[in-house]
Amino acid sequence: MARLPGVERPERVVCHVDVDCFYAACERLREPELVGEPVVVGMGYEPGDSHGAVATASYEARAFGVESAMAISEALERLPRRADADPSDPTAPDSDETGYYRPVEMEFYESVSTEVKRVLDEAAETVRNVSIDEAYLDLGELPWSDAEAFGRDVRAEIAAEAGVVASVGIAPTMSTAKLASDADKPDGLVVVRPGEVERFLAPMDVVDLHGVGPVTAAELRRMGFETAGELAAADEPALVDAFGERGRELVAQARGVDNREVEPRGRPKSLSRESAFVEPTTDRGEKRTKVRSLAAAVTERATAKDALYKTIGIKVVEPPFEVNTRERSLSGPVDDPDLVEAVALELLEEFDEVAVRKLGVRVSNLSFDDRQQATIDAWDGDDADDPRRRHRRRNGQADLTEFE
DNA sequence: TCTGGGGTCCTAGGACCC
DNA sequence: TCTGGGGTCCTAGGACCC
Repeated sequence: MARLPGVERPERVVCHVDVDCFYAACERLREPELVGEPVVVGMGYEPGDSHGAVATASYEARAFGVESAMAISEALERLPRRADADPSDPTAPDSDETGYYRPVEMEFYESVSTEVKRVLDEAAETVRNVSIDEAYLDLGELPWSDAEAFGRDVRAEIAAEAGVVASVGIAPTMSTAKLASDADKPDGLVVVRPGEVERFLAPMDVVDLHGVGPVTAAELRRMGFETAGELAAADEPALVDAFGERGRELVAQARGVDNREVEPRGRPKSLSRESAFVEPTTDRGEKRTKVRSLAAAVTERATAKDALYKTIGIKVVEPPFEVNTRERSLSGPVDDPDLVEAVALELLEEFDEVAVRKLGVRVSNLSFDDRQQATIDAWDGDDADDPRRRHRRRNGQADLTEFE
């Protein structure tokens, strides 16, 4: 990413840290009785009900066929709720074949994540947080002979400070480090030294590569690629032909080539909120009520983050799972909750007649009006005095007339 | 009885500008 | 008058990730 063309990147050591079954691990912190038991954490799930989807399943639950993203209703078929195991009822499931279901409690998980991130910030100068339970560390030019000890230490620190178990991968690049942390989950530590990258990657299934989902995997197999080794030996133009720029990245990943530097995450590019109806609805009032509350939630977050947005959009999911998006851009960035609501409702009108499973509201084209950004803008580029740029800057405050 | 909610990046066509 | 090329922005959709 941020890298000067033609400048060779010095040999680096990159570490990827990934907490195992993070949400389930957090639930076990609060409820130690859950240790060793099948645990399923559900999003959009309320205790006792059966809608929502699996956010995280512990390995014990996975043994029953429960998978991430699966409907809770289906998970319950494979792994009944422990509460439903009644020894006096002969038709009830055997308690050995039941598990614990818990709703997502994001605030608690955030607090655990903060402890993990504190350890990582101590361990390395540069940390890129990817998600609540995952990060890359730049270990600079740490000697490879020290890599394993580093991994052991960071895992021990995370366990001691946050009470959760993490898998760690250490390799010369971000993409290989990520695959290394995946390679021996859970509770894994895998170090891939520069000379071992090819041998490490070659036998991997293409579906295990980062960025390969079901669609891409099927297409790769159709083209005759089953392993990363085969992909590494592939003719790059053929893959670019089939997958565009992603094809190029896939071949690079399979070859262990990745010039990205570990950099802290920048500002978000969009903010959104979405919510599903318990039952798909055609009711116009119900839809509008939900859009209003989603719009309010989104703008509240935008304001909290000092974000201005130039584009306002909605997402409308029709059964069974057809996703529609509509968006409208303003003439300049604003922070205007009423406008978000008005635009979102107007975009929704197109879907007044249809059944809707889920609705979302999104703001994007974000800018951040902190002092730093203002300073950068003022000195940005050699054409700062170009009249067109001045014009755009003057009109930075959006022209709202068309909505009034 | 089919599935949360939060994101990122890419593609492709059209409008518009120089 | 149809003759090119380059660039940006907007919009919608799709794949993928956690």
